[in-house]
Amino acid sequence: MINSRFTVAIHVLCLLAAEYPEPLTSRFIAGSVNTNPVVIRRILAELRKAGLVESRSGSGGGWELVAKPESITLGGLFQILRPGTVFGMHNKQPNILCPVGRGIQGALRSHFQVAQAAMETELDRTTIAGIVRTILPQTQLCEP
Amino acid sequence: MINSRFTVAIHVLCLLAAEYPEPLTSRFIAGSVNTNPVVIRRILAELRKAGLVESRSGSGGGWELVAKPESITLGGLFQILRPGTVFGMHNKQPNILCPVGRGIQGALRSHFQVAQAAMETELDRTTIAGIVRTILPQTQLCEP
DNA sequence: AATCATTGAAACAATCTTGGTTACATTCAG
DNA sequence: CTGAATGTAACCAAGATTGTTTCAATGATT
Repeated sequence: MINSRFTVAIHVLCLLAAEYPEPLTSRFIAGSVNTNPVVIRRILAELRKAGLVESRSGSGGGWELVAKPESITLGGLFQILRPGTVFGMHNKQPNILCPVGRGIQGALRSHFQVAQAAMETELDRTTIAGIVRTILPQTQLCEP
Repeated sequence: MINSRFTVAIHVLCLLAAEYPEPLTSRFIAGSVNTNPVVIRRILAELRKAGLVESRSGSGGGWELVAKPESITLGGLFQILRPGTVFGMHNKQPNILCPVGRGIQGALRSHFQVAQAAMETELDRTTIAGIVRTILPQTQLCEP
């Protein structure tokens, strides 16, 4: 099972989108996610590096959406949080004296890449805005 | 990163397909994969449960392919080794007093399922026989 | 200026998964 | 009977992930 950071990141962005332009504190967000504020800040720091959110320190500070919810796709989010490949190769290099051991990784690499790309393309069909509309159908979203 | 068992299982099945109808020992296979024989037996036990291979105890024993290499797809293999979903939900249930916390998991579940299905469909386009042909182009495969 | 709420960041602990190893009973061919 | 193999359980090691604590820095408010 892939870690929960992807799901938590979607949750956080939905909150920020729903409350926009109100900045939210990591403490408030952690209350909705039901975890520790530091866990939220760690994930939000990655999203800030990717240009999706901004933060303000000090009293009255918090986190605010910068990207449009319509433009944030689950596929893009997945790539931000989980760079590299989803499939793991051998832990130790296979035996190169065996023809199969020698060729297996090269043979698999492209198949794995294509499969992961198919998953990400499918994820790209969903946006944060779409999820918020599903969860809060009556809400009128304000956008950055 | 997903664990390496998927890659190792493909490796093992390619060996069994390439050497068919010769039974291979877990010790021999472990030598090609470069790991411990018990690790190989653990994976092969799952594949046996799924009806892909059979084992014989005792001297001269080993593992033999039962399914046709053409019929074993990477997608099917993936499902055998990794039942359930690839995406992890929250570790602790989100706060149901929050509208987003209440609806997020239900909103995500179907998107996650569709994305995983897209990946498995893409993996289904590749078979063990195809990989063996890539690695050992000159080999004439015998089939169960 | 003082206070208080917040982020930023490091350090550490707890838990889980995975992979590797050992050990030993069981099976079976020769 | 012997030796080589599987079957299985138990355990350890390493790594990843998550949660927690702590404290410095920031900045709004009074």
